[in-house]
Amino acid sequence: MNADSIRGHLDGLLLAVLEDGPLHGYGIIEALQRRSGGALEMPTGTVYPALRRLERARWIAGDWDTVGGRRRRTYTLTRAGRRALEEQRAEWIRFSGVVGSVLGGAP
Amino acid sequence: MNADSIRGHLDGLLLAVLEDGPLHGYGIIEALQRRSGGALEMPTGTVYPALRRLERARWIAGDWDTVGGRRRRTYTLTRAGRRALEEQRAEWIRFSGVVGSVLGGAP
DNA sequence: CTATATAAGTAGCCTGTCTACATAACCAGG
DNA sequence: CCTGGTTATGTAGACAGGCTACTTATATAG
Repeated sequence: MNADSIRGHLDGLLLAVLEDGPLHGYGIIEALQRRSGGALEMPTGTVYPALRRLERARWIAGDWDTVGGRRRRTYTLTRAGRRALEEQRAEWIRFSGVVGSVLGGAP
Repeated sequence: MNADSIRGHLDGLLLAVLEDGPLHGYGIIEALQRRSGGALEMPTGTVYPALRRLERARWIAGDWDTVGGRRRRTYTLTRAGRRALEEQRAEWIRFSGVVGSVLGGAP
């Protein structure tokens, strides 16, 4: 999975894993990996800045808590984030339809 | 169609329209628009540099000719380009499968 | 002659992703 | 005890591709 291909689609993926319930950054990375069957191994340098971006956009809300002596920032999907996720899904349907049809191969 | 979403997928689209036969830049832009039902309106500042990139990669070969007094650079898919296109198609299948499954919404 | 269509191109910006690193606490094995 | 692995968060800087906004040129329609 090359780096550029994910570009512009990461936000939707992050929102999607948070739909199942609040999760912290590290957990999100693991969830992405699990849900993609190992295909998605997002580096922390990609995910953490992206989460802050989503937080700034008010699509997710972050809270610090401590579990077993370790600090975690747990993110929760906001109402706006839920709406954004739906929009991302719709956008993905459009996008994949267009690319799929132009790329063709299978008619 | 946002700007980033296309990123990393443009090469495949360009190669795909050239699969039907040689075409020049302007014609490629029109073909993309036609084949996407109007969804893809690629600016020249995106397409022309991309074509030169593909040419440098030897995936397409460009030739100047003149039609009706206007100079055109007509691009033809090379053998390597054909292989690259197949790879792009396979990559797209993988990528869209992963994103689709993680993004979910529809199980 | 003016506007539109055809045709190709460039300079410079923007921004999201990656690499590589730093930090820190916990735990298991030797 | 201390080494290495896991959990956990983060940053700085590089990179690259697509975009905006332009330029140039010819043909054709009005």
